[in-house]
Amino acid sequence: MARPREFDREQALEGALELFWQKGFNQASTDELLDAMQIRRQSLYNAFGDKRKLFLETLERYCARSISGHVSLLNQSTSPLDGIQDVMFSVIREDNSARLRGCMGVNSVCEFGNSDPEVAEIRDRFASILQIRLVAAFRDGQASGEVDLNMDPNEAATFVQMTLSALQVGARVGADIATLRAQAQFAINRLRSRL
Amino acid sequence: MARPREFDREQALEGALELFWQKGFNQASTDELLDAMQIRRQSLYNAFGDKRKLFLETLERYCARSISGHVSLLNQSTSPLDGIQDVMFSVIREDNSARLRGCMGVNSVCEFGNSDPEVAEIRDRFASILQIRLVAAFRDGQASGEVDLNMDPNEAATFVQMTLSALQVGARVGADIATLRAQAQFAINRLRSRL
DNA sequence: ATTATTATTGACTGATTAGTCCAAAATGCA
DNA sequence: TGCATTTTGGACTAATCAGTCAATAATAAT
Repeated sequence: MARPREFDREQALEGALELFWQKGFNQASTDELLDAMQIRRQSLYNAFGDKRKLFLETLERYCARSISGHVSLLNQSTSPLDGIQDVMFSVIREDNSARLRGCMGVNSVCEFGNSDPEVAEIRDRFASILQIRLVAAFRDGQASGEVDLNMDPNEAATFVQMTLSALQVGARVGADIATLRAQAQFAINRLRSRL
Repeated sequence: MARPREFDREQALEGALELFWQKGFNQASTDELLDAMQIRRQSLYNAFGDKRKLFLETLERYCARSISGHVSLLNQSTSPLDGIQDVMFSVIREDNSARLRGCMGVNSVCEFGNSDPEVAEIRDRFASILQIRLVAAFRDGQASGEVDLNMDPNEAATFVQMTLSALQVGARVGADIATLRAQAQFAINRLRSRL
């Protein structure tokens, strides 16, 4: 009954995600967004509301994809610590420009701090999901003897999340793959039982 | 021979530093800077060149102060690992709003990525100074038996720097003091020799 | 006191910003 | 074939941005 949309909403969203990831919210202008999304101005406002809503939608998308990737690596792994290592290695992207984008979540946190409640809500929600899965991994690791029994699974899980964010900051700074992998390995070795 | 400046340059710089720290470079407008610095527009351009030069000067100031604080804590400490723990605890500020600012260096890295060579230069320069001092601390720790001999001092030093940046990201996200301290303690315990 | 030099002040500028308006185009249903 | 409805495209707007200008004020050396 009405004219159909000419562009692919998902595809346009991907373009916006990439730009926001590279440049952050404020530094990505609507003109640049239109170019990255390959649509015209009014289409953006029709389909996504405004710049802020578009950003929140891309951030949600980024976090969902990222966390589900981590969870499935943990699920596929042969052992809990191997799974955590797989996750750490997975955020160290081979492609230079991809690696230099860092993590959209960490970048957003640094840009907005705690001041934006909706950004904070998205971040917290996905961090919780990963936390729960990591705690389970450490319990499994303790059951199999891979992890010391006196290590608190919750603290260890938080440690992994902090290591991940640190790796992403390092990547954004321009640290090379070898250095980042060595760091990930070092962190994993700190978690391994030394019986 | 000429009219003397009415404002205190250092004091104005401190005002700018605080604003840039809270809001980042792009999100801090010149109007807000003038307000934070308690000077008028032309005085800013006379005394500091332009917004970018002002930012670089505040970043340099921030890094210098931060790193020299860390180094002096390491120098004062009773043992290397205690010194590193002091440094970690020192970045977990008691004051809520101070803690939520995170680290100006980490925030800048996330805002600019690796794209700005001058920002990158400042960051790298101060990171190197801290790295050297941390490597020395780990060698001392190995000499005294506090740290395992099979731990690479350079990797361990990088691990400490990554932990520091992760703590600052956590602080900016809004993590409470207790959680951050527990994380710092957890990281320190991973470094402690278990003979 | 005169003069050279710098600081201060507030108005100004051109560029860029996010977001709006409206006419034209494209569709499915009647 | 119209008609109702939505998308599209491009021009437009009001606000904000960093930075400049020019007139005035304040100082130290002469």
